[in-house]
Amino acid sequence: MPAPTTPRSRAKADRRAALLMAAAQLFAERGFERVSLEELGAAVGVSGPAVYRHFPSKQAVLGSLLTGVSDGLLAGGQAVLDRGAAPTELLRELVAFHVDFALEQPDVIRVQDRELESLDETDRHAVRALQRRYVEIWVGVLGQVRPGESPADLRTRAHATFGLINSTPHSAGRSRDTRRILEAMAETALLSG
Amino acid sequence: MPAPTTPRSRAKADRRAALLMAAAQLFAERGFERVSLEELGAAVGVSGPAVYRHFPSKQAVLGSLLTGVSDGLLAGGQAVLDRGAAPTELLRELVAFHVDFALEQPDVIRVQDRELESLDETDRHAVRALQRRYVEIWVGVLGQVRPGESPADLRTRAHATFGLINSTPHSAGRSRDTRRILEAMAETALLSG
DNA sequence: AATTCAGGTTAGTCGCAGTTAACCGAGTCT
DNA sequence: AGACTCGGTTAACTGCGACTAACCTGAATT
Repeated sequence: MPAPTTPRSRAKADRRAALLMAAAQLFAERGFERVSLEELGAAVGVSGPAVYRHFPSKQAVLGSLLTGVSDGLLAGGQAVLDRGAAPTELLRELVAFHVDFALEQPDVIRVQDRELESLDETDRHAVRALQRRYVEIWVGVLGQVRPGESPADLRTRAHATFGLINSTPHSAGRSRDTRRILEAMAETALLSG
Repeated sequence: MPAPTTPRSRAKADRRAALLMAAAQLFAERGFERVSLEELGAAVGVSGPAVYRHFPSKQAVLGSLLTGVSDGLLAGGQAVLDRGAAPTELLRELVAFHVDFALEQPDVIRVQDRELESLDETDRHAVRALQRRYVEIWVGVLGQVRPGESPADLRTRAHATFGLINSTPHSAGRSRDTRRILEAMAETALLSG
């Protein structure tokens, strides 16, 4: 049965989701290594080794969290592409999407570019592959807007823009027009020079 | 005697410096928690608890490293200010300085914005204070260039620019004109909107 | 109604890494 | 020359935290 939706499995899915959310917050606040499974369990009202009923290891929690994020980013980027606007407009939409993502899930973003090497080999490769594809979406669109520039330079530009937008966890959204400011900065930076 | 410079103390200073350099690299590569004192010692040809002859604890190594960085940034920013150019030119110089710093010491930069919460309370406050003063230098100059904008927005702008420039550890300097690109992006982003 | 199963619990186990102890040999100082 | 200091070594000690074992209970299934 593909979707039994028995109350039991529903409860399980909920708990798993709750664990992932709690993990995102805890890992963002204190870092992967400084969060014990006991704490993670406690954060969802369950204590200690119960986490093993949902994940095979502590690293697997992080792995699931990060592949989820990278997947979400890639899917969002692809969705923007699929709307098929003109290059300059596409770029604007990519920026808007990424800014939304960063503002709505700052802790997840923070964990993503901080704990990549806490993953085991397999998960790290998976996440890197997803990230690479996401970057390539940006590079593709950027390349149409800046035809002369080398792929390496375009990639540098994309990464720099991610750094710019992902700075929100650091500044912690003190100003309410953060969205507008980041979008404006990102767009002009991408078109500069 | 303020500067004995006996061969003994010279050797000690050298070793300490070597430890800090090794720590920067190791912590950047694998994160503070995943580096053992044994490894840190081994990296400078000394093994294990010898580190305690130079630092009172593992955290103290990180503390010394990060206060050093923050200090260096602040000093550099202040030096730029002291040259007393016009606001727009000052901003350009701040950007150039920060880009230089990030390109020359990418691992140190990486450790700085990743391991802040691995510090003990005291060091964390010290580093935060230094960082705040550095940000305020930027905000001051930015405020002259963008007179209408609120301090909170200016701060957001400064942090976003740091994120942009500090992205170099991520993209790992693949393209040779990284410096030029980052400077152009940072300058236009700061002036956008 | 009886049986199974799955998610939880609590009580170990185990290894690791930070820190301490005890000792040593070579520069340093008087 | 002789005492002292200091940076280093190796051998414990220790606590913590990931994981495992054994058991319990109540929903799902037949």
